[in-house]
Amino acid sequence: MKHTFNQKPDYEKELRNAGVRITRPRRIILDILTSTEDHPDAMKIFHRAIEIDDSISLSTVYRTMNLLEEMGAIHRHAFNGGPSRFEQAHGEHHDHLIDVDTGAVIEFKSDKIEKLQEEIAKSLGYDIIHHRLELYGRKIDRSS
Amino acid sequence: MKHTFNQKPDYEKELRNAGVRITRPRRIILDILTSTEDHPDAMKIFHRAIEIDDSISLSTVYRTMNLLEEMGAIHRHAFNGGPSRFEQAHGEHHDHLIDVDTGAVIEFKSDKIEKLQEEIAKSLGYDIIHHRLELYGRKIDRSS
DNA sequence: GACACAGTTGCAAAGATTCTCAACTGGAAT
DNA sequence: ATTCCAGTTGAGAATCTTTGCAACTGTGTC
Repeated sequence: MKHTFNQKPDYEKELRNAGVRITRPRRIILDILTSTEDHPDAMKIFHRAIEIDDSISLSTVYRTMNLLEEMGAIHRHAFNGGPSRFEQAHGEHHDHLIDVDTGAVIEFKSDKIEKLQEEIAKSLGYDIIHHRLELYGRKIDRSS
Repeated sequence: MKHTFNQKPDYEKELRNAGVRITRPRRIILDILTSTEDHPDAMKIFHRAIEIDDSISLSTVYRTMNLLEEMGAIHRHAFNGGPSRFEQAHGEHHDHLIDVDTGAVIEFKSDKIEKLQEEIAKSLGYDIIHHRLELYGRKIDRSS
């Protein structure tokens, strides 16, 4: 169970396969997510969305983010109490190393860890649906 | 891999060492956390707290939970949009396997994974301060 | 294309969490 | 024990997120 390419994913297809309707608001929100480089929060996404269709509601933004998160299509980050910020999950699954000083997010992936996780889950009698691994670290400073 | 066991940690000592004041509200909240078996949310903790001292405010509960979480003394779980629920981290660090159907939380620990994480962080130029590993799984059903 | 129905939406209201700030307090220094 | 001050608190406002519900709309079926 792993995806191995790093192209712009076809979210609409994924959504259909998951038995989820492709609605106008969802299409717009997906466009915003796939065409942005930053990590916007719900309000930011909402503002960008109403420029395209001003009938979209903030609730729908939140609902869509939850939906996409459950599907594994996006990741949610919550820094020091602020609102959640989102980023699209690239085709490939990856974990995160968060710089505790700057909030910077570094993505990484380890097949070894993935494999270990599955072994552990199995030994506890479970199949893994998805997982979240976040390392919080501080840059090694060799100068001081 | 091994399971952790319960042991009542000396939180006050840990707090002092971290340069944090031991206040009356904090002592009460810590008592509640160390003497409970369930995973209460902030409101539940608040209600238990005001039975002991009705001047404690909900803000303080939230602030204390954030403080303890940063210190690694408790863990926060957020199930399907509901309020965050907390549990004390036992003396030993452990990770979590969450049953997506029941919300049950199973604790486990793997030295192998811990070690791998450190290697990865180091190779990215970071020291790990703490981390969070959550597996979301479904019970393997052998009857069907 | 029209129909039906379950999934989805927008809105408003409720719920959860953080923030602001003046008042208060733990604990270090005296 | 008293003083002092940065850290902490309570109260309520502000912010963020979810929810209930009636209206609306994709999508499968004819």
